[in-house]
Parts: sequence; structure tokens; C-alpha cells
Amino acid sequence: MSSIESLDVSAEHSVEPIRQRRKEARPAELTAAALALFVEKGFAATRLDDIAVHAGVSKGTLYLYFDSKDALFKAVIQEGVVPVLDAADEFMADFEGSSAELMQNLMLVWWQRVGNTTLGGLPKLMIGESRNFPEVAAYYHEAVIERGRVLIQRVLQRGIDAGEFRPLPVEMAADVLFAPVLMLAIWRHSMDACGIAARDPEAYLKTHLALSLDGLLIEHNLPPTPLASTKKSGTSVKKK
Amino acid sequence: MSSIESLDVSAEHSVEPIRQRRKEARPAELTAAALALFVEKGFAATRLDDIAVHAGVSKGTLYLYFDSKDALFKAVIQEGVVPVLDAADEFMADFEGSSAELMQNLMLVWWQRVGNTTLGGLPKLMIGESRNFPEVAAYYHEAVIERGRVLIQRVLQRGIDAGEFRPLPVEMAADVLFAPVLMLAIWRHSMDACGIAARDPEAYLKTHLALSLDGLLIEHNLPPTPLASTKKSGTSVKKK
Amino acid sequence: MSSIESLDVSAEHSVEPIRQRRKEARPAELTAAALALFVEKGFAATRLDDIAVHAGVSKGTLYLYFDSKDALFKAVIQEGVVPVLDAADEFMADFEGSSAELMQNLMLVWWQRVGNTTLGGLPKLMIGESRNFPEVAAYYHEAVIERGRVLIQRVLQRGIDAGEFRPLPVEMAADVLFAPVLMLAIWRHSMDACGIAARDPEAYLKTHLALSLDGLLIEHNLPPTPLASTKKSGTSVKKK
Amino acid sequence: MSSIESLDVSAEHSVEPIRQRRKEARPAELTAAALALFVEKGFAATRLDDIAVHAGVSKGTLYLYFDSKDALFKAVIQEGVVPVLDAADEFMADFEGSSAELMQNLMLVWWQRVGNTTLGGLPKLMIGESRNFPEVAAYYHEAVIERGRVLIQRVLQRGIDAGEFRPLPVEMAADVLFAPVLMLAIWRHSMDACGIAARDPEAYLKTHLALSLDGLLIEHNLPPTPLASTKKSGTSVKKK
DNA sequence: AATGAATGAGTCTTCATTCAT
DNA sequence: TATGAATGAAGACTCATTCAT
Repeated sequence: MSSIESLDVSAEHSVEPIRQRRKEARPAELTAAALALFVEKGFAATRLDDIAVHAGVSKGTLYLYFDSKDALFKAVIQEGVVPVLDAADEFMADFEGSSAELMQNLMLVWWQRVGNTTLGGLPKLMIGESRNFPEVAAYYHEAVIERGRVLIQRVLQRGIDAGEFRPLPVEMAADVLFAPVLMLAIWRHSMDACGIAARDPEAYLKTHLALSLDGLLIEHNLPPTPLASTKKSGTSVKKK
Repeated sequence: MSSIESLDVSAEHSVEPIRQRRKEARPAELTAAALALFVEKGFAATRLDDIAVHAGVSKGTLYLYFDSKDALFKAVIQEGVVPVLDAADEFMADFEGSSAELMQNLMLVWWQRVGNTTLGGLPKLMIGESRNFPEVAAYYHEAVIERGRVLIQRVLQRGIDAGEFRPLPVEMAADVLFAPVLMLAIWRHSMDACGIAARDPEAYLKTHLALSLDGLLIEHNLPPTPLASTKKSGTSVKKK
Repeated sequence: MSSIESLDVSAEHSVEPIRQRRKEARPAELTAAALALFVEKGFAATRLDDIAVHAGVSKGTLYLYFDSKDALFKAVIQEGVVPVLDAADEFMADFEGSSAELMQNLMLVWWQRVGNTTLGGLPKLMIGESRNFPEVAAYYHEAVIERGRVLIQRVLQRGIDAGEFRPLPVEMAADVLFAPVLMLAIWRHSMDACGIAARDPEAYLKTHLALSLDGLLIEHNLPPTPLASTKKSGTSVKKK
Repeated sequence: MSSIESLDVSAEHSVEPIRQRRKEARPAELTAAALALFVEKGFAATRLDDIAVHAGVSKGTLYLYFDSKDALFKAVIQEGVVPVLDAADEFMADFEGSSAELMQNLMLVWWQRVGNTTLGGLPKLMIGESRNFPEVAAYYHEAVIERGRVLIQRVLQRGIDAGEFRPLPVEMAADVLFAPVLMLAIWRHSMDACGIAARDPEAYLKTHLALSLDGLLIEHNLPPTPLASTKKSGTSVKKK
């Protein structure tokens, strides 16, 4: 289901002798180099030569591990996806505390463990290449995006069920809430990288959370009905 | 200052013979075709041949109007930026009503006039190519991003001054607030275009606005102090 | 006999109204511009665009007078050849004086009227393009080179017959004698034109004539037999 | 000073495995093929494809050794210059005999070792391309032409000092004396190559030498003053 | 397993040539 | 007659891919 055409690049985490360790590490070194360059220049503009140099091997060596440039791209995504999934699973196992805190932790942790790492380039990469690699995009969507969405949706539902959050269309709200965090990661690998600095990430995230939790308005005039049905409530008329 | 090398692509809408009309319209036709393909495939993966076919001209014709593929890219951004600036200027001239309504209008109008049009692809394009075209990125940043930011910041400040919005670090908040709208446009030209549908844009924006205005929490415990210092919220009851 | 394929570019020297004068002058203006650029850059490296600009017309106009770039080249050679032939015919009609003076005049006049003018570029041009335009080369050879050779040969024979010059294989000697003059013209359009100055032309020619007439040696030990049969005489052993 | 950008084409004739031998020989094979075609068609009219075929490699291989067509041209000149310099140095080391014989040897050897070989095409090539490659022309001038000139000048001076040659402006005379030899090489690669045969080289050179040494005139009337002032000669009788 | 020389299909770019006006 | 916009075949150059070592 969630496997691209060729999953033969899967990393088998067996316990082999030390001498083999290096050999086994090779593919990961290659995909790491490829990821960095794909994120920087885009898939088409990245030369295999550069990747090889970046990884400290010869160009021919790439073909010992990957059938083609396309296959390398797929492997890059695949390898990048795995740790994200691991991190996601690890999370939310048994969190005690308010849903607001949970939400806050979720975002901060994502930023620290994913967004602010090399993997933070994946969203930019997939955004740029999804139309050129629809199958990979589908895989990424299913394996990462959808899972991430569900995760946030669960947090939202948790808050709603606990009477902490207002009733909301969780599917929509989840996307809206994650967008600023995604943009932070995207920015870091685009504008940011060419001298146009973004806001301070920590403060940015803090603002995002505060805004999301409390909203802009000082005086709220919220109806008890769920948001989905409140057509005109968004621009609620204040008493003035 | 904020103009790339050649700004001579200005379209003077004089009343000339039909054949001249065509000649003058050519560059715009070419950049339109180029924009569509650059957004779809990325700069490097787009062949000039395809652009030419898309525009209904021969390959050589492109070189009558643009010195190189790079120059064409720059022109695409430049041409795309102009209408956005025009729309921005036109906006916020004299709006009567609450700042919340103003904010809502701003986003809806941007979506209808920019995000949901061909120009909506520009953010995706610039995100993907900024590191390959730093000067163009700088121009785009200055001419579009910064102006857009300031616009939102002004709306926020307007609301704060009127006692409608809570005091906020407007610079941060502006970026946070625009991120979901940007992501909507980005999504439309990436995942969306390869079958992975996003949420319904209208509903998505509505949720975003509702969330931004009222926040997630049912019970707000907001201190009168600026947002940056509000750490542990979520327990006490708002006056209502 | 001495016509290239298409001789339809021949200039008809009729006496037409002034308004036509311009029209008639066109081809000559075009070939003049072409000659200058062909000599400067070579045939292949010269763009018709440049020629048109140089001649102050549009590119399309060239095709009103010449069928193709090749045809233009042929016309350039043809036009260049005519005045040279005229000058040659005019010369040597009835010269009174020593053959040495005649030879001297021949060379000086050629330099002044041909070598040192725009036409002086023809040798360089033909040398560079002869293998790409064998027919043109053949025409040029027959119409110019061979006639020039014969001219010099006649001067030599005149001197020999008058007992002024030693008996020599006139065919060989003619070529040898004209080589330095040709090199002077060639140099002027190659090295000379890029800052590497040749010797002063006048002094150079003077040296050439003196050398040709009197030779290097102080003490000559010439046998009365013609040069062709004097195998070892060139390195005549001086008594010492 | 007199080296173009890259002089790293030096061929180190070490004793390496066969495959390495080939790798090292490649650049020379490529420049050899390029020289042949550049001389034949000129730089602009020669296609890299043809050079590749001529050298028995693929088009891409050329780019393994040379950055561009221009770089290949430079290398061709550079490689061609080296053996000429070597031959020149080797020459005139310790020659015993008359200066006339020395001059004769110089010309014959040049013809046999340079003019009549592939390298004989260099003059034609440089004449045709000097204005398109001024820096290369400057290098060629300094490294080859100027050195050749000096060589001949030294021979002339040697003869003058020994009382064998008349006092002459050696700089002028050297150029004049070498011109016919150069023309012989130029001719061989231009007219000659398209069916218009030149004179027999050996006989041509012999005539050149005889003429240069003894002059045309039977009766010399040479004043003891330097050649530059001998205007009207040809009447009085030499002592014998 | 690793290399890097060699390949050639693919892309950008140029420019001789055409043609509607 | 003259123009210059448009064309497309041709050529320089790149780079993913192969393969002998």
C-alpha cells in the first residue's frame, strides 16, 4: 500500500560485523548527500556528479546502489520519511496534560526534530517535485502528510472532547494549524538560504500557538454551535 | 532599486495597427506560457521547446524577446509581480468596517485575485528556485513579500489601535496569519495538481479566519500584557 | 571561362537617372560591408546581421540582391577582382625604363592601389576560404593570381631579354618575388589588426626590392648558365 | 608571461600501464585532429562533431579534455608551437660553414620539419583567426614569430659580421627573406589543397635562395653604404 | 566494491532564410 | 523596394548512464 514501485532500497537493520557497517552505511550517506542537493537546487538542477562529490565517492558508485537518478530520488524521500514516522509514532503515546500543551509540544518537537533538521527540506522538495513524480508524491502524502494530519486531528478531538477546545471541523483546523509550521521549514530552505532571513523560529512558533489558542479578538462572541455551520460567525459583529 | 536589470517590458497600451498589437502582446504571451510550465515542472525541468509550443510559436521566437532561459525566468517573475502590486495598492485604500472584516476581505480577495489564479503559482516557483536565482529572490522578496507583510501588519495595528485586537507582535503575527493562505496556493500547484486534493478552499479560509480571530480555547485567560509573555494559559476563566 | 556559377550580380555601368544611382549602388555597398567583415572574421564567423548593420540596411534586404550567404561571398570576390584586373591591365602598357624600375613600380603601385586598400584583404580571405569554396578559389586563381603571375613573369622576361636580369626560371622567380608583397597585405589584415604591428610597409618594400635586385652576397660568383641548372651555385663557395 | 592560461598540457612520457598511456595520449590525438580540421575549414566552420569523428571518439569526450571549442583552439596552437620551438632551439647551435649555407639549411630544414608537416598549417590558421583570438595571436607572435625572426636576424648579422653579406637592415631583411617560405606553407594548405598546385617546393626554395643571395641583376652597382639608401642602382659595373 | 573514462541523447542557443506587410 | 518578425535546422555543450579495469 504505502510502497513506491521499488522498495528494494529499504534499510535492513540487521546486526552485522563492523566491516560491513561501512558498506551498509553507504546508501544512507549517498541519500543524505542527495537530499541536501535536491533540497538546495531541485531535482532536475542537481547533477549526479555533484552528489557523488558531496558524498565523497565517484559517480559510478551511485549506480552500485541506485538504478537511476529517479530511483535515487525515491530513496531519498523514502529514507527521509522513515525517521519522521518513527518520531510521530513515538509521540503522543501517553501524554498527560492539557491539549493546548500537547499541541504546543507537538509543534515544538516537530520543529526541533524535523523542521529544523536536514529533513526539514523534504516539504520544499516535495512541493517542487510532486508534479514530476506523482507516485512519489502519493506515497509521501499517504505516509507522511496524512499521518501528520491525523495526529493533529486527534489532538484537536482530544481537546474538544475534554471541553477544552471549541467544537471545530478538525480536518480543516488541523491543516490550518500546521501550515505556519510548514512554512517555517519551507522558508528556511528557500528565501532564508539566500540571505533573506525569516523571523526567529522560536518566537514565531510561540506567536503561532498563542494566536491559535486565544485568537486575535479581545471580545469573543462565540455561538455554542460548531464552527462548520456558523456561516457568518467568522466575522462576528461585536457589540461595539 | 527594486527593479531587476530590464524593466523595459512595460506594456504601453497605445492604439496601434493590429499587427503591432500582436507584436507587443508577444512577450506577455510567452511569459504566460513560461509561467505555467515553470510552475508545473520547475525551471530546470522545463524545456524551452515546450514553452514555445505552449505559446504557439517556434523555439527561435523566444530568443527574439528574451536573451536566455534565465532572462525569461526573470521576466516571468517580474511580469507576475506587477499585477499583484497593483491589486495590493488598490486594496485597503478606504475600508470602512471592523479590522476583522478587513482581514477577512484581505485574505478572500487575495485568494480570488491571486492565489486562485495563474499567479498563485509564483510562491511555489520562487520557493523552488530562490536558491538558484538569489537576485530574483531578493527582488521578489522586496517587491512582493515585504509589501504583503506590511499590508497585513497595518491591518493588525489598525485592529490593535482600535481596541479590537489584542496587543500582538504584529510582525510575527502577520507572517503566521498569512502562512495558511500561502500554503493553500502552494498546495494547489503541487499535491493538488497530481490528484491529491486539498480541502475546499473557501471552507479552509473560513476556518482559518475563525481560528485566527477566536482561537481554539473556549475559556481564555488572557493577561492585558503583550502576547509574547503569555506562557502558561488555559486554566482561569474569561470574564465573558 | 572565368565566371563563377552565377554572374548575375555583374554591375552594369549604364547611365541612369540620379534616383536610380542609389539603387544601383546598393549591391556595391553591401559587398563592401561584406568584404570588410569577411576579411575581419572569416566567412563562417560573419553573421549576415552584422553585414546588414554595417551596410545600414535590414537583414532581409540582403536577400533582395543575393540569393544566399554563399552567393554574397562569390559576389564579394567577383567585385573585388574587377578593379584589380583593371589596374593590372592599365599597368605595363607602355613603360619606358629599366626592368628593375618597372619591377619596383609594379610592386609599389600594387601596394598603393590594392594591397593597402580594402581589397588588400582579399588574399587573406581567399587563403582562409579556398578549401571551403573551391570553385571560387579556382575563379580567383585564374582571374587574379594567374594574371598577376604572368605580369611579373613578363617583367622578368623583359629584363632577361634586355640583358639586365640574369637568366632565371621566370615562373618560379615570379612567385618568389611576389610572396613578400602578398605577406605584407596578409599581415596587415591579421596580426597587424590586433596590435602586433608589422614593419613599415614602405621600408619593407624597399628592402625587398634591393634584396631582390642585388642579393645578399657581396661577392658574387655566378656562372653564366641559367639558374635552373645551377644545382650547387646557390651556396657558391667564396674564395675567402 | 608568454604562456596562455593553461600550460598543463605538458606530456610527461613516464612508463605507465597501457591504458594510462592512452589516456595521456588522448589530448594530443584530439588536438591533432582539431588542427587538421581547423586548418582545412577554419575555426568557425569546423564542427566539434567532425573533430570527434576524425579523432575516433565521441563528441562528449572532447569535453573531458577541453572546456570549450575556444579552449581546444588554444590548445591546438599551444601544442603546435612547442615542437617548432624545440626545432628552432636545436638549430643553429653550432653550425660551421658560410652564412649562405646556414641560411639555406635554415629554410630547407624549416620546410622539411615544419612547413611540409601538419604544423605547416599553423600559419594559415593563425592568419585566419588572429583577429578572432587576439590573445592567442599575441602568444603565437611572441612564442613563434618573434623567435623565428630573431633567428634569421642572427644569421644575417653573422654573415654581415663575417663580411659575407652586405650591410643590411637585418630586421626588415629577415621578414622579407622568410615571406616566400611562409607563403609556400600557406599555399600548400589553401589553393594547393583544392587542386590549384603550387610550384615544386624544392625548386621554389632553391630559386628563392639563389635570388636572395645573388639578386636579379647581372651588373651590380652597390655602394658600401647600408642598403636603405641605395635608390637608383642598375647602371655601373661591378668590379668582379 | 569502486573507479572514472567514454558515450550520446537531449537541451540551449545561434543564425541563415523566408515572408507578410 | 524594404522591413523585421518568425522560423527551424544546425551546432555547442551537458549530463545521466555504461563499462572496462
